[in-house]
Amino acid sequence: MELTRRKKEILKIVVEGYIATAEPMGSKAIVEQMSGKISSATVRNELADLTELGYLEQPHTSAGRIPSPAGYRLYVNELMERKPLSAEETAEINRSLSGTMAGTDEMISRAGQMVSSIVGYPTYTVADHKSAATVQRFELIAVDSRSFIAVVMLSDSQVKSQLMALDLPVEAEQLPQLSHLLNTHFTGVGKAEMNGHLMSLSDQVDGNWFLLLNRVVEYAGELLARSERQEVFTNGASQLLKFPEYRDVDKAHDLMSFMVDNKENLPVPAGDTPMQILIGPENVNDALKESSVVIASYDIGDNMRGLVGVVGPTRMDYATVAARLSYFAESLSAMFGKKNQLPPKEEEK
Amino acid sequence: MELTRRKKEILKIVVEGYIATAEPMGSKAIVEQMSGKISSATVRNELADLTELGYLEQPHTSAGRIPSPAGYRLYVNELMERKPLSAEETAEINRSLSGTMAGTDEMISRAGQMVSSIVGYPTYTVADHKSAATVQRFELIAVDSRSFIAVVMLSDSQVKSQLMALDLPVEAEQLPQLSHLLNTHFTGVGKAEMNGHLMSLSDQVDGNWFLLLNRVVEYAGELLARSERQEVFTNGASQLLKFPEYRDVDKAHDLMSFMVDNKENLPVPAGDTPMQILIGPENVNDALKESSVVIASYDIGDNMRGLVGVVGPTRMDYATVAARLSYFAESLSAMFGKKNQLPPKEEEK
DNA sequence: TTTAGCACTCCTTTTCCCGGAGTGCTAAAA
DNA sequence: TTTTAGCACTCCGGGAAAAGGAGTGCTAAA
Repeated sequence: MELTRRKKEILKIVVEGYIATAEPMGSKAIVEQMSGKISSATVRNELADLTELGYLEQPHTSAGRIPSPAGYRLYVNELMERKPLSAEETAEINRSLSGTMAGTDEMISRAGQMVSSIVGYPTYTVADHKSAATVQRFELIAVDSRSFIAVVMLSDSQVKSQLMALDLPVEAEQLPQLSHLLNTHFTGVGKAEMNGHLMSLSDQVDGNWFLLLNRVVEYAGELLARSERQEVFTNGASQLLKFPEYRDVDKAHDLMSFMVDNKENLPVPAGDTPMQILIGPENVNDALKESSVVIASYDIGDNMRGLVGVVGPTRMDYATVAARLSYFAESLSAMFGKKNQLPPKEEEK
Repeated sequence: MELTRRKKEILKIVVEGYIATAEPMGSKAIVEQMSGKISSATVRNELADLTELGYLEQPHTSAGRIPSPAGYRLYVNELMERKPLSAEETAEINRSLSGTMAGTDEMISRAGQMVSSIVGYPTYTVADHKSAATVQRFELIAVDSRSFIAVVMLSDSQVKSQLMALDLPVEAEQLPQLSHLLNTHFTGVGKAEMNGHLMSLSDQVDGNWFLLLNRVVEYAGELLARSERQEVFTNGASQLLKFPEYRDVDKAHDLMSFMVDNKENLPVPAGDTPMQILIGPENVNDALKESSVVIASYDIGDNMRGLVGVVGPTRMDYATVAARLSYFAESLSAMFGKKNQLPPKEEEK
């Protein structure tokens, strides 16, 4: 049964009022919001209906109403109007994004910081690999007689490198041969198979060479492991303390340490939805049952998807957060698109 | 005037008792700790003396005593016995340190996480460069006709690399010449002078080459800037909420957001002291006036020093923290020593 | 110099009371 | 049938008062 227009209007006022003040809304305050078109008694009747339908709750008999999770859900699905960004806000976001030309993973975690400071809630970020990474290319650069640089380019276009010191001398002329060996045997190969390939080489090459290969392959393996691990970064957890729902230090502590120690269990959207909102008990995880999460995803190259999640009380300001977050996601998609893909068609003509 | 042996004993008991329970200590509880060698009235007289001397304070007339900052200071300087690590603890530290072979900066920030989880207080970490970094070596690696990898080795042995996509085609054969150009003009040079050198090259080289050089030099400049910036990482701020002194959410929020937003102002030890303890009002910064900080430093190669700081209430468990922290610092020094220096003498003989 | 005894202080917790905001229901009005 | 006014009732929150208790400082004796 569809709600009447008036019921929806009242529900919206309750939700937005409660979001703004964290105080239950009474019939009188609602009448004010409706500029007196209607009496408080009528509103009380409507409130009773909405409560019975499960959209509102009463902390106790003689208090006003607050939204139930179902109420928030209806609000988010139908009633909410995304609050547009002010000119200053878009300017600030654009400025903060344009500043750096850092590596992908740093970029991602920094984006989380920005979102957090703009929306005023804690956030978390993940880089989600659609398929397993492999090494695309190895390169070895001589430094001195006892050390060299290993450069590893991954299939997702990330480049990592490390200085490697050795116990045994290596001649610079050998390095090209070694890197050729690496490139023929260990590119396009998953982390799991690397060890096998390495073993099969063990009797074909000189012992010293083998040690060196082993070192580089181990490094590559660790890089692959790290990129599969989908590291989660959290930001601005302390912002939770601003909200009255976390004045109870234990609640705050529970949620904050969950966000830090159990990062991996923070929700990740199911399908390809650009934005997902999880309200209170909709969260699978117990620690989040009294909180809400808004998650947006954006594209990083072809093979990766970035995620930004915003965590807050169920009383979160969905209208503001959703708008900011999708603006962010779009901007980030655009940025990474420009950065990683070939330049646009103007060159093709 | 030196305190009597008995006064010191009592002071020690008060400090340790208050550290353990966060409750003021009364004369009766002290007598228990001293296994009844002495009556509570005597203890009361001693307490009155210690209070007059400024080592103890009384929250109110009819409460027990708590240590004043001066009391903590005396305790830390003379009375404290570092609480030795258990076998499990050393094992845990060793295990967690040996696990990864990550890059220097990641290593450092991870060390902070470990310390935080072991001592149970928030921590922060800094990598302190004794002198300004320069680029030691450039290397360019061709990828395809429109992109290449820039590898930059810094004077502190860090190696960084990034994939660079171009709007203009580059032939693989040109890259060695370009990197030669970079190596002759931009190594051993501070960030500030780089731009000048670049300008002086602007009319000597082809426009396309110049663009490319510009790109790489800019990247190097950013790396240098980043390593000079002395980035501070904080960990485990939420642990503060465990302590009764931060049950007042506003206090907790103040300190936590200070640790996150004003990281740069966290204390850094003055000279070359291996460990420094700052108690309450000894901290310059207002936000820390009611907290204490323990900072240890360790060596990373010749030119860098790492710092780990532990932040907590003045009632911090100095004996435990100091012991854990110096064990950590020694282990880290050893690790970085092994990693970056030439292998030990066994090869020289 | 130490100790027992005791009056006193002042915090903390509990209890009690009261005002007020808000409700639900009833009956009249539209 | 829907809206509105009126009213009794509920229950939270805050403040005052009371009870309880831990710990002190002081005095006088050991």
